[in-house]
Amino acid sequence: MDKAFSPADIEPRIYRNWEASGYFAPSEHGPVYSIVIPPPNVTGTLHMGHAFQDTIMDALIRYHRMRGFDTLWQPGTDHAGIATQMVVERQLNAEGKKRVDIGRDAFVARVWQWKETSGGIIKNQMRRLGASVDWQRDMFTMDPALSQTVTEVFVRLYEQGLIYRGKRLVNWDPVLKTAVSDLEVVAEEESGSLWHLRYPLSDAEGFLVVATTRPETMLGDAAVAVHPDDERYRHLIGRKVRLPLAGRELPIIADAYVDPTFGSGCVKITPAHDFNDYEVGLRHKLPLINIMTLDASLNDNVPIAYRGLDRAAARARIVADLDALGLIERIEPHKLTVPRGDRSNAVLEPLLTDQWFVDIKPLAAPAIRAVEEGRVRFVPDNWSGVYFEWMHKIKDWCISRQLWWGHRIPAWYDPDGRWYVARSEAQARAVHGIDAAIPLRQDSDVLDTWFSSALWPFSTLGWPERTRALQTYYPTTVLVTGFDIIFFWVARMIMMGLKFTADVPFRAVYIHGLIRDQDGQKMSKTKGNVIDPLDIVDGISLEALLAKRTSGLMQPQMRTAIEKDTRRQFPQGIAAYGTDALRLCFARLATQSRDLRFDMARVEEYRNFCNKLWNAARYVLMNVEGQDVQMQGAEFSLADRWIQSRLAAMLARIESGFTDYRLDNVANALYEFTWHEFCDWYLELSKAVLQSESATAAGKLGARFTLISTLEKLLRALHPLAPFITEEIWQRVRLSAAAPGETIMRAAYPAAADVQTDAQAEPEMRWVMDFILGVRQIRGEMDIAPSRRLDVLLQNASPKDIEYLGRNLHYLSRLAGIEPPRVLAPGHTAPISAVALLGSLEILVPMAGLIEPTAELERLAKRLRKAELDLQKLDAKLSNGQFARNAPPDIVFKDQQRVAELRTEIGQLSAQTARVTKLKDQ
RNA sequence: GCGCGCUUAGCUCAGCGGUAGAGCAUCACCUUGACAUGGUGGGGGUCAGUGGUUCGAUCCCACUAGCGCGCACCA
Repeated sequence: MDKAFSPADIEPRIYRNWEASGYFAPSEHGPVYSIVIPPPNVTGTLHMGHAFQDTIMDALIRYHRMRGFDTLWQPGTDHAGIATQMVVERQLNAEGKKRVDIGRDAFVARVWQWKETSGGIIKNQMRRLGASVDWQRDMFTMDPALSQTVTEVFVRLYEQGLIYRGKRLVNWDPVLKTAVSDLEVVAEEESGSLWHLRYPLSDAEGFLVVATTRPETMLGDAAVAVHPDDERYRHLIGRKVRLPLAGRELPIIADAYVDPTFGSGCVKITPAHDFNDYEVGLRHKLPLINIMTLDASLNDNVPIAYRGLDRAAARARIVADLDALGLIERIEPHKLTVPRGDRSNAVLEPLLTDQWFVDIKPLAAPAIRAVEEGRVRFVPDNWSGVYFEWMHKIKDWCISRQLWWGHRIPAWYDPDGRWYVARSEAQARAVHGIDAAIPLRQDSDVLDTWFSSALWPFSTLGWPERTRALQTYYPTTVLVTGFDIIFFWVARMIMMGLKFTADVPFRAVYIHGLIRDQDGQKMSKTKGNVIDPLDIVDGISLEALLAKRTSGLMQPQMRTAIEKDTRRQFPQGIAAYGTDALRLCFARLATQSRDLRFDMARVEEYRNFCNKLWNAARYVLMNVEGQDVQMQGAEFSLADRWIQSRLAAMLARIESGFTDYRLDNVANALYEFTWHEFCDWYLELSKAVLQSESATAAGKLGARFTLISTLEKLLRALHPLAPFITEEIWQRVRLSAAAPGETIMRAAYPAAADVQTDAQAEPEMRWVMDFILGVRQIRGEMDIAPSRRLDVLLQNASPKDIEYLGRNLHYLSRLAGIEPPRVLAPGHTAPISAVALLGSLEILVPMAGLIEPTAELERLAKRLRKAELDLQKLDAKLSNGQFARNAPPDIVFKDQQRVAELRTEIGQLSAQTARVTKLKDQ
């Protein structure tokens, strides 16, 4: 084995072998454990969030696979309607072409082509990350089978009256020229103005003042509303005002929606361009006057002077004209929330259009119940609150999009505009008896991408067919996703799953946090702070990283800042850390926090960890290779029994970590055991046996057996988080360890219950360790060279101390660097020494020629201060009668014991201080 | 406005009724035969603030402050 671990040489080779060997496929026996992947955008690339999420899922899958579950990790990609269409459209624009120029069919063909060329990128990234998905079952949301499922669901919902079509006010994106759902609207506070306009009364002198943030919509006004109880205006209700510029008459109506304390207490009502006004309009049967075109210019429903102006120009013109007529009372600065499209960032326009909707309430009710009854469990649980809040006030879902890329809506129109929803044109004709001579035209809209996503857990498993996969792996065990798509995706999957399979789509939803950069910023292309996970795996130079981050910027002015930041954060670029280090780092990051700060120092920490493991394996192999290592005839030492016991403790921690979806705890348990127990202690202790002339062959065999078997179990325990290095080492140790099987992937996960905990070894080992630590502390603080062997005296030794000492001299000698200690008889005066306390035992290191009395006095004073402080606190506690009366007896007992210990310690330290002081004064 | 988080060592974060933890950073020593991507030892915290519950609060409750997020918004 090389002296240092180098991941680049082994990872791709190992993955190819796994995949070729078919290890990722479900075993088809044992209890079921299944996960469907949240499908990434087929034409996208994996970002840190994906890599994080994939690590979690892969760890869960590998763990359960090793524990004998029939595991399916269902992979796939999403067609991502708007996002993908925008990408291809931009490509076209770069060639000087436009979507409309080449036409729908050519455009869609082009998107498919782009999907073919770029679709492989993400899958290769997943392979590099070690994702053990069942590639044989790879799916795409627009595969023929899945598209058919989408149609089937649409038709069934329509037939049951749960999908309807109608002219409604929707959020319209005038740049993308499509409707979007409420969820795709981001509301941001911006500075604007509040215009106070004068609307003259029709039948009298004077006017009403209305305030508006959008004066251009006045041409679509249908009324002016006041509060029914507003004394100022009560007499005007039912009368009329004349709409300036247009000249129409508007009724003055009363509606409780109006807040009499805001502005003048009069509101212009524009039902076709405002959601609240739309509701008011419905209540008062007001006309819907649509004044805008699909690109948000004024249409022919406005006076000729304003036609064709876009909304900004129209606003300027209307304000100027009103001003000229003296109809502007005042303009004041005003903060308002502006709705923008989450993709285009364009200001959205509430616009009356024909759209398809899902009547969502009937679907929401059972979905709410499923979570209430615990059939779907959110982890952490507080996210169920977020879910309920949204579900209880859910509004109908606008599912039609005026795009070209996506699932076409299965509705056909006859020349009279009647529509027929069916699985195909032929079925539409057959069912509705439409003659072949009558032309039918399919609806040109496509469905919201999230419509097909909502079906993902069952569409990928073959629904509506009752396939074996569907019957076996549905409901899936757990959904792993981020909180940002609870509404978009999680809720809708629950609704659709319950509707079409009569069961929940998953039993648990594990909601993880969002990966942010080291400054806590959300990672985005615009900010130029994204990191490609593979650049951490393979490394990247500063130049290449800069080029990546600054190419194709939407906002070129950001370039300088991005460059500066990148140079600051990664002055040397990024080193190649390997997949395992990255994955371990992700696991450790997976706390329940909602914001997870990614820090390269953490990856480095785990790169070092991998190297540590690698070298531990080298040491183990060095000692077992060429040896006949078996349990028979072996004699197990204290250290051997102790490390087994610690292994059992670690495995128990891991088991609860997986049960609780706390991979951070899993990672920590593995790290602490591997580094601080196996390497720091056990390997060193084993040297005391293996490198000793006097150790017995049986003892050496025990150490060798323990080394190899512990390492082998540790590798299996680590495998779900660090698949590559564990496989690589495992292949090298499996023969010596007599491990069955040909891959660690399919080896059994070590169970805590199968490893011996040892109630005797633990305290004795604790004594050995504390002894060693005591001597080392004196060494460290007194600057005694490690090479200098020490003579040590023991005072006040109990029979137990003597017993332990007798059994463990070899450990003490090796790890503390001492000669066999001399046990002083009671009352025997010791030479002046530095002291370490182990319970009541005093470990004495004679100072002569080694230790400065002043230094030792400082050391003693420090210990004494600490002990006295602790004692003081405990004394106060124990002398409080309430404590003794109310606290549980075991706590009181523990504290009393501690007090006794502290008293002894203080006595010893004081006596020692006196002795050293005396020496110093001589 | 309603709701939800967060505030613990210089940094990033665990912990959560009974003596404050990790990694990194820092200081000192160490080219020891697995590993300098290392070893050994040390220093470093009134657990945001105030009040309450309790024998006991970093942990539970209330309020306050700061930061962040979600939802809904008065034209």
